[in-house]
Amino acid sequence: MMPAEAPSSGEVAEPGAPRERRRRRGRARARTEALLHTLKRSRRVKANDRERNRMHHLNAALDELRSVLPTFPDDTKLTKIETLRFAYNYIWALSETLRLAEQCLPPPPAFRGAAAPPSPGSDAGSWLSSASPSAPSLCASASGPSSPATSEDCAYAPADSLRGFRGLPAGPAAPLR
DNA sequence: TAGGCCATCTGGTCCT
DNA sequence: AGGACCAGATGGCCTA
Repeated sequence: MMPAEAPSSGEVAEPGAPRERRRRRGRARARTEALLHTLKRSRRVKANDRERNRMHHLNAALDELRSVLPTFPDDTKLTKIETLRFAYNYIWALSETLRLAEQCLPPPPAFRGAAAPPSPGSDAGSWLSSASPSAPSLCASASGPSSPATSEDCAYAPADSLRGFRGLPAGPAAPLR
């Protein structure tokens, strides 16, 4: 390897100015490249910083999600993928619970076409509390004659479905360490 | 020691 | 142009 600026023996002796110009051009290019390199480098470092931050936020959100998921024992730390799958199943189980509850409990008076409007001050949305003592019969009819559901059955059904959701294939069947 | 999980870096792509 | 998002690569830590 020959140094780029080494005078070759065959080179005709040029006047000093062009050679000096070339040398200066080379140095300028090197400076530009170095500048570009540091610029790129600083951009990369900034991008890395942002990326790290982004992942930290993502992990924080994942931690929040973990904190609302029931695990046993309580201090069980789910992995990321487990957390997502568990959350999916948990939501599914809760939806199922709601569905069962709606089947068992009477619809709110407004939906039954009841003449009496919600009394002033009462929460129109809290139709659960407005269930009359006759609710069990409605509940039974909702479940069909073959399954004589009682109000007690209704109360247990959601819990059962919640109990079962952990066993779903995608969910963590057992707490992992 | 192999395998799983994780954090970080990196370059590419898309969006504002 | 710069930031957000994404996926692949890499190396460290932990556990069976």
